[in-house]
Amino acid sequence: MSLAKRNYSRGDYLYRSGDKFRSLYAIHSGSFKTQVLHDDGREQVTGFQMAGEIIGLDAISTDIHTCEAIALESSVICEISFNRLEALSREIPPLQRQIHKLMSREIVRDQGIMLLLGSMRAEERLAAFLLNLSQRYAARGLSPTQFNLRMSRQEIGSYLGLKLETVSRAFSHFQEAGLIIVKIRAIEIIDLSGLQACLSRG
Amino acid sequence: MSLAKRNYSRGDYLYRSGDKFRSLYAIHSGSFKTQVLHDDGREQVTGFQMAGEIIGLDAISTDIHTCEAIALESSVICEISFNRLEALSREIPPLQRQIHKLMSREIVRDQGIMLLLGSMRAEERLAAFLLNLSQRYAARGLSPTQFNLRMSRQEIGSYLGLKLETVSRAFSHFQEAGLIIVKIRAIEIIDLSGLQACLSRG
DNA sequence: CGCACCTTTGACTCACTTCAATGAGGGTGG
DNA sequence: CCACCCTCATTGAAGTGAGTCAAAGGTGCG
Repeated sequence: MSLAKRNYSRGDYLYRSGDKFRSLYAIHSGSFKTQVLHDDGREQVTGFQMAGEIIGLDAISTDIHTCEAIALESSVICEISFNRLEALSREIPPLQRQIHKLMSREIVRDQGIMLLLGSMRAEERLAAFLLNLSQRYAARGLSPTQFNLRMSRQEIGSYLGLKLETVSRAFSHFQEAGLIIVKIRAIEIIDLSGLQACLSRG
Repeated sequence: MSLAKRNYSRGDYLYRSGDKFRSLYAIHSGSFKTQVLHDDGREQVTGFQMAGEIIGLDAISTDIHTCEAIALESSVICEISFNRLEALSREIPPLQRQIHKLMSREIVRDQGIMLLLGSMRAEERLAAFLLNLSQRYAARGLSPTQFNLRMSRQEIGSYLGLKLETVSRAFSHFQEAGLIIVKIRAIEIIDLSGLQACLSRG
C-alpha cells in the first residue's frame, strides 16, 4: 500500500474538479475544505475535513474528481492508491466492510447537510455547524468548547447556504445570548445545551 | 444471491428510520422517495428514486437506516442481501468496482443537491429538478419532454427546500414563459434549452 | 509599518413564506 | 350514476428573514 506523505500549505489544492482520479487522501494533520463549482462561477462548500478523515470518494464514480479540495492550513496528506486498497480489501473482509462503511457514512453526512440546507433557519444552521465541530474536536481528544475556526465567514456561509454577513450576525447574536464567545476565529462555547436547544426549537 | 421480489403500494414504507439494516433494495419498477426526519417533526426529502436505482446505502454506515423510503406508486422491489453481495464482490473484482461506483455516484448526486439547496434561487431549483427528471426518463427510453410527476408539490418543495406554494408559482411562471405546459402532474417540456438557460443565468 | 483582507454593523430591499380563499380531480358510497 | 368529500393545486395579499449595499473597524502578513 502506497502511503506517501505530502505537505500542503494554506490555499493549496489537493485536487481540482476535472482531475483524473488516482488516489484517496487521508488527512494526517491539518484540515481541508471541499467545494463544487457551478457553471457561472458560484461555488458551494460541501464540507470541512479534519485529521483522520478521508477525501476523494467522489471521484470513484466516474474516475474524474467532481469537486475540489483546498487546504485550510498547513496539512499533511497520506495518499492511498485506490486500486491497491480495493485489491487488499478483497483479501481482508473487515477492510472491505470498513470501506463500505466509510462511503456510507459520507452519504449519511450529506443527508444531514441536505436537511440543514433545506429546512433550517440561519441560526439553526450555525448552531448545528458549531455543535458538529464541537463533537469532532472532542472525538480527537481536543476541547469540545474551545477551538479555532480554520475557515472564514464566507466559507462558513457557503457551506451553510448563507451570506457571510448573515453568519457574522448569527455569531454576534449567539454571543449576546450568552451561548458563545467569539473573537474572530476563536470560539468558546459557553452553553452547549443552549445551542442544542436552538436546533430543536426551530 | 437472494433476489426475492416484493410489491409495494403507494404510501408503503420500504424501510423506516431506525430499522435494522438487512438488505439493499433495487427498484424493479415504480418509484420511491427517501426522506430524513428532524427531531421536531420536520422532514426533508433527500431523493426520488426510479426503476433501476438502488436504495438503502445509508444503512451500511451504522447498520441502522437513517432515512426512510416510501413508495410513490405501485412498485416492485428486488431485495439484495448485502452480506452475500459483499462476499460475491470479493470474488468478482468488476462487481466490487461497480459497488464502489454506485456509492460514489450517490455521494456526487448529494453534492449536486447541496449546490442546489445552498446557492440557487427558487426557479433555478425547479428547472434543475425538471431537467434531472428529463434526463432520467430519457435514460430509460421514455420521453424526455413528456412525463407524469409521481410526487406532490409539497414533496417537490421539501426536496428543493421550498414551500409548496413557491413550487406551484414557479410552475405557473415557467408555463407563462412558454417553457413548459403543466396540467397538475402531467408535464410537457416545450423549451428544453430555455430551461437550461434558467440554470446558468442564475 | 502599511496594506490587504476579513469581520462587524446598519439601513434598506426583495425573494420567499405565511395566511387565506378558491378551485379542480378522484375515489367512494348512496 | 351522481353527489359528496377529501386531498391537492392555484392564486392573491401581506409579512419577514435573509440578502444586498455600504461603511468602518480589526488583524495579521509581508
